[in-house]
Amino acid sequence: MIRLYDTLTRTVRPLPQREPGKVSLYACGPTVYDHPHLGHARQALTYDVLRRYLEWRGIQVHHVANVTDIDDKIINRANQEGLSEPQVAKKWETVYFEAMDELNVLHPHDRPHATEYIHEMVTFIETLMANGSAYQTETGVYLRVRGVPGYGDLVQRSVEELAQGAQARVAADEHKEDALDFALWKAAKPNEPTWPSPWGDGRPGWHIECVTMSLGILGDGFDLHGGGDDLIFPHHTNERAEAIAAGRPFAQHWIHNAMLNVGGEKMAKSLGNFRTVRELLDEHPQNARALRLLFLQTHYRKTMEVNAEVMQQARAAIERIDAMARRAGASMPLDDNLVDPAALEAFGNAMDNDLGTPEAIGVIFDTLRQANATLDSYAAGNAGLADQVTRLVGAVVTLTNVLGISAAPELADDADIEALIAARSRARQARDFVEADRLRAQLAELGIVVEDTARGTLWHRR
RNA sequence: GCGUCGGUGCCCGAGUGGACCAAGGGAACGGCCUGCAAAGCCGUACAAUCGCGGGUUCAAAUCCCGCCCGACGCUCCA
Repeated sequence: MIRLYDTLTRTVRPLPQREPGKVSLYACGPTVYDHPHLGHARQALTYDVLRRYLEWRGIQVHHVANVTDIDDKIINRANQEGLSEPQVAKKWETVYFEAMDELNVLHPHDRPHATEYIHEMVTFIETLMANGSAYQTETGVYLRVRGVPGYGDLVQRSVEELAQGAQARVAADEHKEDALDFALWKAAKPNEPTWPSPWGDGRPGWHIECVTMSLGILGDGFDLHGGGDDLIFPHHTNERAEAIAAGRPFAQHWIHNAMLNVGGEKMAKSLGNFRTVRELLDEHPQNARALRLLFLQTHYRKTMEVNAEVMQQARAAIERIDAMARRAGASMPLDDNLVDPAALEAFGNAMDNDLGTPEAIGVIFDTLRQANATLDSYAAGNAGLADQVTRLVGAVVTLTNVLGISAAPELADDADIEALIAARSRARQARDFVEADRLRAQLAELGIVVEDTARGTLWHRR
């Protein structure tokens, strides 16, 4: 049985399934106004792995990830760059998805944009106004937080505790009935994009978009709602409040991934200490897979660091997967139907337990070592091991596939390199090792590593 | 201040009451293999102990209490 930690109840619970065999997942996506940083990557990768695993288990996943394409950040950016808000949003959305593609993140089934749902948001707010949950002031429409039962449950705070925080921190808005109340609709300000509404021109508040879109696409009582744990309050708390106030059954289960730290501090736009996905990707061709592996080696609910050293370590581990694939590919036909069952079972048990990817990675590398050992023995002439090799290699291939870190296909053959390899092989045949070593050094300068195996010489890029 | 979560080997990082497993990855050292390498395999030291101090228990890294340190949240933030 698949179990996941639920933020609301603070317990590991069985995966909710409104409909057996299906899971609806809404993961809060990015506000598009700048390069995505590594924190966004961790968020996207967390839900990508969850989805891949569920699908591998035969569960049909409906994955929705929104794009916030209108908010203060976007407006500021547009003003800075002399562009329109839609231009800014479009530009950075493209950058975001290009980066996610390179990280091998599967596309969500739906990718709704806030500005496409204005009408639905207005309707939602009308419901809240009609049942007395919301009120209008000069500055907008607000939700009466104190009228929402269990408002602070997601953050484990009482309304009174939250009120103290709000009093101390939030600039007083004398128009609001209560400092805790938050905007559903923001009245138009000069030089801002606006939409018409029964309460005058304006634009939606942040939280209303996710409630409207998640309920609109996935329907009442959908299964999973996720995002970074910094969204627990206020974003998810307020989304939940809106749904409760509207009398709509909301997410059955809340899942949150932990933050990334830099030098012991949270990586954040506001702290300016972030690294962009782009920078990391450009640094090394294997970084996309290495980053994914690095994230998988740490549990998704644990804060972690990303730095050059651990990236290097992850690349070395990725290289082991590729090395095995090269070796196996050179000597073994693979058969999808022959996969070591013990490895699959151990992997499944690890993943079922709140997405235990660190343990699952352990299973993969254990299997990898067995595969290599068996491969050695097979190459030494023990032909009876053929099936066992196939099973073990097959398990590694299958499982790395599930997690999105499978061995990269070899790059197209390069004639020049092949010629050097061939020349070196001739030199070795002639036992001219000085020449052979000279050619190997030459290849090394081109970033090529050669490996002499029982089945001939293999090479790959460093 | 309040809330939440953490502090495990040289580094990263699992484990969260019990069987010689403190997993797995990286780095190191030795051996086998190799013309030499690379890759791989085998082995070794690495945490005789899991932030510190108490306690519960037949049994604790794992539970309880206190303390120290850190991260995150307390309305921009994945």
